[in-house]
Amino acid sequence: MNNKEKLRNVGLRPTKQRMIIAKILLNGVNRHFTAENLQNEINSSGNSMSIATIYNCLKKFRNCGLIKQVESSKETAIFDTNINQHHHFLDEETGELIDIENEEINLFKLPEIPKGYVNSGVEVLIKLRRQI
Amino acid sequence: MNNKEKLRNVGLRPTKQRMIIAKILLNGVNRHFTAENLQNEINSSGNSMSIATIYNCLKKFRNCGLIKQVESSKETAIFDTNINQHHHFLDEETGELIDIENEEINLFKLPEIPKGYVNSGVEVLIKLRRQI
DNA sequence: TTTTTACTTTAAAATCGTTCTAAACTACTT
DNA sequence: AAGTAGTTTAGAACGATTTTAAAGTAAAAA
Repeated sequence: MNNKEKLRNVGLRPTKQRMIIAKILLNGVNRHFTAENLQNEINSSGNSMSIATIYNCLKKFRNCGLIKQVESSKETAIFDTNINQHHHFLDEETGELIDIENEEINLFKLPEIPKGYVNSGVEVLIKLRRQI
Repeated sequence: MNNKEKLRNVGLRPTKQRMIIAKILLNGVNRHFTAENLQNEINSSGNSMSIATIYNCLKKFRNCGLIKQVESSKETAIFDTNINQHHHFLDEETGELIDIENEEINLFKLPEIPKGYVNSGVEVLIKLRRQI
């Protein structure tokens, strides 16, 4: 499926700007990035785009499930092209994230989900400190 | 141990402002809060404090291990008085966090820690959606 | 096609949470 | 009591993100 179809499938108009971003993000390679990272890549691909458009687009992509936003207490929002359930190592010093595939963690026992709610995803974060 | 001793124990001077905040936070009751939440409580306790002092104090308290900061992609930093390893439910709609005690989750299998690092804490986040 | 409509992009301003600055203050040491 | 090192403060500054409102564009209707 090409990017135009991917966008149409989730109900987004394939505008010029969204296609440029889709080309960068939806190529099957998993990665973490910020809005600023993405703008730099757009620029170095010979294109340019308002930062407002980049934020609009990332929010739409996220809400449509094309990308994920990582739970992180960094000041800048971090996005992830890996939309499957998976987990992360976090280098507490640098903020760097490393993917952990879902199968590498086995959650043997889970607590009861509060009444009226359903589980919509489990994320495990393993924080790391450099060994001394 | 009283609050003055708690502060001294971690190498912090027990100033008037830190004692006010310690009285609110270090009373054994576990809770989540933001800097703004805390300022409101300080105000309604009849005291007042510069927002800069509140941020300074929260950062010091966190760095000294008196409180924790929650990994969350909310725009505002969320702190937690529960400093034991534990986990959270997250209501994705409202952002509300509910504690999950450490014993309620059993991580049966963990991935190998990357070379040169040590595990400095595991946080599990169970995201919740309201049942329809 | 052409026209219409709804959605999208944009630069610039605004907002929000947080940090910085530098002067006044205070806890602790001498 | 005096010195000094750490702390508090208001207000300015900052950085990430959102809003604004006007211009542009994709899709639908005619």
